[in-house]
Amino acid sequence: MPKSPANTARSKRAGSQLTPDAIIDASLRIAARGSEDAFTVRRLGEELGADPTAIYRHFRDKDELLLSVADRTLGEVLDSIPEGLDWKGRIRALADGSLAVALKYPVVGSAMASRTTRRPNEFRVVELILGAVMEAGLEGAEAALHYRMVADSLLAYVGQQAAYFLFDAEVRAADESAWTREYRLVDPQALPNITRLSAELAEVTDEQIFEATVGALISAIEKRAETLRGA
Amino acid sequence: MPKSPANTARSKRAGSQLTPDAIIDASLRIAARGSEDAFTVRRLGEELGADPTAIYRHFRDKDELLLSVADRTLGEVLDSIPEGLDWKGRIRALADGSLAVALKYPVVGSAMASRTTRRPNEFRVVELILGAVMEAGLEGAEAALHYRMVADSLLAYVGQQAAYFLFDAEVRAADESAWTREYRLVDPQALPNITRLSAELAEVTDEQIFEATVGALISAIEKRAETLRGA
DNA sequence: ACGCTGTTGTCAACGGTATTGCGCTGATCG
DNA sequence: CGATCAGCGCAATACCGTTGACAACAGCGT
Repeated sequence: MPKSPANTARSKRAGSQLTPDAIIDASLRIAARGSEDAFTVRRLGEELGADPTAIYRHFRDKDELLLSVADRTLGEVLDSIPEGLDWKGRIRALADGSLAVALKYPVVGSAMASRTTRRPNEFRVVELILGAVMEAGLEGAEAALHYRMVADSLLAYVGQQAAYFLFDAEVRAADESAWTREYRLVDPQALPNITRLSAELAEVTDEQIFEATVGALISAIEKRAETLRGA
Repeated sequence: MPKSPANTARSKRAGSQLTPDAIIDASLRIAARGSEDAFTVRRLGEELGADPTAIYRHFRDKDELLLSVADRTLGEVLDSIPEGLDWKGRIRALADGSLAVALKYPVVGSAMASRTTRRPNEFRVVELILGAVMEAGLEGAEAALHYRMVADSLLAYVGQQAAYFLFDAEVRAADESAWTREYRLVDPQALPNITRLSAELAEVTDEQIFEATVGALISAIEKRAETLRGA
């Protein structure tokens, strides 16, 4: 029993050892390891070299920690957007940055896809998108609606991609081989379109899909602005 | 081991038998109760009047059960789509039906948003969307790409909505009041667009957003088909 | 320099989750 | 009629997030 509790733990006790920022940093290190290392409270304690439950001195629960981590990553995305872009460029930059950071920290991206952090950087994102749709020519309720369309669609798509990356490689491989194997072996009578396009279906890349999706959102804003301007 | 007679289909077990279908039914009953009743193995056993672990005699694990449940609900959506609709109508019907069923069984909708079931009804959905985009005028790789755009975007959006419905009412109320309260109290200097549109932001409805999103996807297909036809 | 007080880390424990191994039972079949 | 064996219950396992009691320290007023 190495239990002399009085003097063992005194080695490191210089002020506040564990700060919220240090905990967020450690969380991001674990999150960056993706599916190879589960993001658990116990694992986080290990990463910090501290007792797992120590984090509860700085965050009410794991959810609040996750919201803070998400806000940090959102800030990274926002800071990576260059100045001087037009509205389409800003939306594209936000989309690309969000996807990149969600794939870098999949557990964060997937957990936050249906949440509202109500933290500073989230407001900056709202402001950015609203500014873009207004620059495109929308106002009032139309601007609000199209902001929500962009924000919700983007968040959902990016979160889904992150969740997919969170599966271990084994499961992902099974999913992807489905396109190249099972879709070729389908009943040609009942499913003629799949049969005809099985080769093309296997060759579509995630980048193409994302580009098409973002493009669809931008076109919708543009088209709506034109319609309103004409009327 | 030799699974001998195929003909004795009727006489499996007479008494309180647990069949895969009965388990799926019970799962849907629990899932329909949304956030008021967690979808756990123990709760499922209770619903079935059986030991919780009995489920593992019919499904390898909870994930496989969930995939089967999801396929069942997908079938319901597909069967609800009327015949004789044009391609836009079919996509809209699929979108509306998917959202409805995902909100009816939120735990299923949210868990399956980033999965591929590779079960019969999923193939039917693929066939349906592919048929729609081809009727719109797309072919080959373009049809495949736009199928993926519609499928992925729809699945992600619907899954996100389902996950949001899965929070208990308390958390949801806090999220919604953020739009009407916190967004009004924001710094007008740093966030002028939010300040100006806070009232309109609070009034956007989920139905409007979904309609706008689906409309954007349909327009993108239409526009692409026009461009290719012109060229 | 003292003791009080509040903060922060440690430890053990609790209730929750999915899942597995073992043993019984009873319907079915040779 | 007796043997077989799938289906089910039970107990146990390995995690998970979280809490409460306690110990050690920092900073404070006196």
